[in-house]
Amino acid sequence: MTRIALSRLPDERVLVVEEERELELAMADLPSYVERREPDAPRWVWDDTARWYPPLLAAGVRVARCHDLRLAHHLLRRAPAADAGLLVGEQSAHWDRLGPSTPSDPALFSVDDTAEHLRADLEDTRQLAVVAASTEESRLALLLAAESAGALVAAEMTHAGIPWRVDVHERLLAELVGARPPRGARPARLEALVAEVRTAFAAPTLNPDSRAELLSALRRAGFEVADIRMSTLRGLDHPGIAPLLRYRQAAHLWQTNGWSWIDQWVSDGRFRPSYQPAGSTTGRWSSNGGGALSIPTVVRPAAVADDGWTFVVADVAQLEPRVLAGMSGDRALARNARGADLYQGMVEDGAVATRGDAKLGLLGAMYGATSGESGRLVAGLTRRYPAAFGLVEEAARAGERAQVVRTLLGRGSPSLGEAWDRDPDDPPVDPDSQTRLRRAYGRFTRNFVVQGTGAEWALCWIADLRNRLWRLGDDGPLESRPHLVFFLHDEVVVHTPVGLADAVAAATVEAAAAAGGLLFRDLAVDFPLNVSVVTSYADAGKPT
DNA sequence: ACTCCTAGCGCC
DNA sequence: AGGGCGCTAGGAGT
Repeated sequence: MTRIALSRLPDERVLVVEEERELELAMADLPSYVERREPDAPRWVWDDTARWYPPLLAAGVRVARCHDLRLAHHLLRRAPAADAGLLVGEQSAHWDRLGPSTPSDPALFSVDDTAEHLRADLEDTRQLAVVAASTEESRLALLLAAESAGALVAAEMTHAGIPWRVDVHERLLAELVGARPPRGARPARLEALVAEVRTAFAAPTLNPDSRAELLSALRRAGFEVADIRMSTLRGLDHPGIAPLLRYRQAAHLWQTNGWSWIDQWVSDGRFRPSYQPAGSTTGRWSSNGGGALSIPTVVRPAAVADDGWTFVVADVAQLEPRVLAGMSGDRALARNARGADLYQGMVEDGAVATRGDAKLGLLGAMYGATSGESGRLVAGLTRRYPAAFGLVEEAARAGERAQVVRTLLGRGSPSLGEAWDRDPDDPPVDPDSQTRLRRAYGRFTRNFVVQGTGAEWALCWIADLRNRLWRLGDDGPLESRPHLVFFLHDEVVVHTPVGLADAVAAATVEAAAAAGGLLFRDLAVDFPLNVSVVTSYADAGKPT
């Protein structure tokens, strides 16, 4: 396979290295060069997809595959199956320190000038050697390819944006918090609620956003509460509580997804958040701009497909339990996972009495519940599903021994020290908190193996889906074809011309099957999807 | 003025 | 007394 490494040179020039051949280009000529080479489907090797790909997309150039050196470097340094020593070499210290670039500041790594001009070909050679020398060559290679494909998806989604109707969003805001106020003022409906709360608590200047003021107002009213969480307040019998709860809910919406959010993140009818692939240590994505991964359900009606287009929304039913079945090779759980509802499958198999018990027990096992109903169910289910429950139990034990764990494809967990990044100068912790720390790390490693492998499945899914969508479209730039506009751990949204919706829906299902086959070759586990074809994201059906 | 942290809530 | 994130305001500290 052809690999073409791109490095930035001073003066807006690019160094192109392909096997032994070197070539220099002006940055401005890069899109046409890439477009010309793309029919050979080379793997473009670059330091950071978020830096190289957006200008190509802006020029109408889409690439089939890449290798993101920054993501791969980070991954290989922690992968238990890789010898990170082989990464050491010229400029390698810079690669260690690379942080993610951001759309607002794509050219700056805030390291130094050398980091601006790292030699991609040198690092690529080292990374290839690490993978080739590892004990898990094929799994690591798959993981790196999936990670890089995810980075392409992220850049493409930011480029395309989520179709967003500002008029719909503003209508919702008007209903929920009142008309748009002048800068610095509260919307009318919120102000009215504040007045109600102040009257009820006989506190004319009470700031309901202040925890301290609220606590003392509650104390004066005779309520000794430890916190002001809505769940705590809900139980209090006082006329000020209802308006306070309404205020808190509406104010939160106004502050996080109100007009200033629209002003900052929505333009030309598109919400363009910034995604950070592998932004979380488990390999899940994060989003450091726009809060894309927590779009509140109440504003989702504003996500509306263009005229003549529609959304295909697909989410995986019970991703993590299915992943656990696959990676542990638990035949009983895999058998129960064969239908559309894994929890129901457990009920029908006689493992638990109700679907609710199945869910509570399984989630408890993956999160490390120790007490209560959930803890009790875990004990019973362990006998029924020894391989699956044994796997998470073993991961927890490893964590409690301060050992790192790994996902199916080989992503390593951060060490206890990294995960809790304690300052080495801190005084040594007493034995009790030492134990608590180990237990907490054990719960983290327990969840890491499942959440991380789930993230790997999801990466394989969107990588495969991305390619299927591309083949469905007619000639034209990315945004004139069916394309991904949103990805959220176990869910995707595709924006597509109406006429292709059925084909897109089929593609999401085929891609899910392909992902399952890639990860769990020997043990077939079903990954059924809930697929909806909807005009608005809010209308997508999402049972559990 | 600025940074950093926490509480609380949103998403999975 | 169950894991992972981001965002906001308040509050403490510099």
